[in-house]
Amino acid sequence: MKADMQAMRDAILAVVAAIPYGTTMSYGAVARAAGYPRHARMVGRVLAHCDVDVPWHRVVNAKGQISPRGLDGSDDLQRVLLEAEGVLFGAESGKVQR
DNA sequence: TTGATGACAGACG
DNA sequence: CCGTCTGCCATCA
Repeated sequence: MKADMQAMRDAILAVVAAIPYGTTMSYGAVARAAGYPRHARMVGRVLAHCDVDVPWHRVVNAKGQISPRGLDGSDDLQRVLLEAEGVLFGAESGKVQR
């Protein structure tokens, strides 16, 4: 049933797009807010699909850090974008100050 | 259809 | 506090 998947993807995008400026949210939190407390990984899959209409850089893992996806530059870019929005990172740990 | 994989989370040691 | 294992679930080969 791809229609269900579409609804899930739309819900996730809606939640991520609803994240306030200067705020970060974990995958589990986004998945839960979207109505899928077990689809934390699906959140990453949707964001990894290169959604430019969504502040994907505000989404981090449960550790409060940026998830290394293998593509260098993207993770670094995310940190820069968050810092530009007022999100402070631990210089040593790289964790967001939530 | 089965098996393996993954922008994760939570539990365990 | 940190590293490792397991569980969840959709997507890919």
